[in-house]
Amino acid sequence: MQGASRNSDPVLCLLGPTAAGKTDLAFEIADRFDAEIISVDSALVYREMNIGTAKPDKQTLLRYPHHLIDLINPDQTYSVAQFQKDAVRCIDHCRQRGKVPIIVGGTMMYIKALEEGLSELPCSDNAIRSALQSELQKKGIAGMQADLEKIDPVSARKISANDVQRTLRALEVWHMTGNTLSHLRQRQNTKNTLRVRLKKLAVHFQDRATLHQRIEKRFDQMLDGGFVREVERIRKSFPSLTIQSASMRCVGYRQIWQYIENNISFDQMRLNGVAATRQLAKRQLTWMRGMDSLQWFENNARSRDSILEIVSEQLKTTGND
RNA sequence: GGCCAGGUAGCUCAGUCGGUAGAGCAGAGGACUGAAAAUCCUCGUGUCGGCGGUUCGAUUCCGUCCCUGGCCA
Repeated sequence: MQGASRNSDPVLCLLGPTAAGKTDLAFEIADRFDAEIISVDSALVYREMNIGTAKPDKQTLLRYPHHLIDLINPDQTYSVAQFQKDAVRCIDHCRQRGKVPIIVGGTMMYIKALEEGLSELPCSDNAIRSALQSELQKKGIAGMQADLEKIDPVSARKISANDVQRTLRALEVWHMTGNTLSHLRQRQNTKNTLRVRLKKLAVHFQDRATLHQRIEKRFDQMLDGGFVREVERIRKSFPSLTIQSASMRCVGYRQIWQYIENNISFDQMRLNGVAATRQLAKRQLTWMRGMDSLQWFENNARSRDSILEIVSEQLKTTGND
């Protein structure tokens, strides 16, 4: 189970903002080497969410085996911790079968967890979460922050006064363990051993306008390809979904949900969807700039060659066991 | 052609009883430990349509011209 953490060979890892061309590059690598793709993407884990997540089609998936996609239904939830376990298991499994694992994706917090490990914290609990939600309705965020201030002043100070998600999470941890979030995180040696060394390569476009154009074009292609129908189908198949569900908060899905409910026009939905995708790309780039030893490549033919060369070198020296 | 309503930030608009202006969205930068495609923080000088007039001072009042929308011919 912990093979990947014991194994010191770094795992190839291809990062980039959405629409930067990670997937195509991964296929080129997979063509040249006996590689399998491990997806690092919090949206690709959902079944039925294909068009809006730019999931490769069935034929492509047959040709290039992908891991960690289509894991759960849209009315279920995934998590960093689950990803971390799944990814480590996948890497080991690939190597055992003599395949080269390539980690490809854009969910940067998952990458961070994979490299640095996670503190030992409880996973979320639906009952506690909904109890906190109804408390929030009564007290407001200020009231919840005040509660947290009494329980865990360190976390309360760190978490912004308007950050409902983090405030409730800190309270949830306390309710579940009797320990504060800040204490559990500070404790020495509490980070789990599931750590993986990564050889991180990044694809991007220097010129933000180019990325923006690609994002807009791709969103239109998704709409032409039946994105709205996909969301309608999902709403029918999973009646318990709301716009608050984790899956329906994904870029594009949320905007189409609003459009279907007649809250916004088609044009407004399109504009909002494109903007949400741009904002996602921006946040991804912020993560990437802060990463250690990340090698950046402009997405063009020449750097594709250098990436293939780097991959080749990497596999030679590590022996790919 | 006449009448009316408008022309203020990239967009939608607020406002200034005359002292050169501010929200939302967009955009940029940042944070990030079990929802992360989430959640949150910071960032606003723009000939206030053009030209004149009144005034110490006009984006604001007046005149005129241009543009947009509506109604009437």
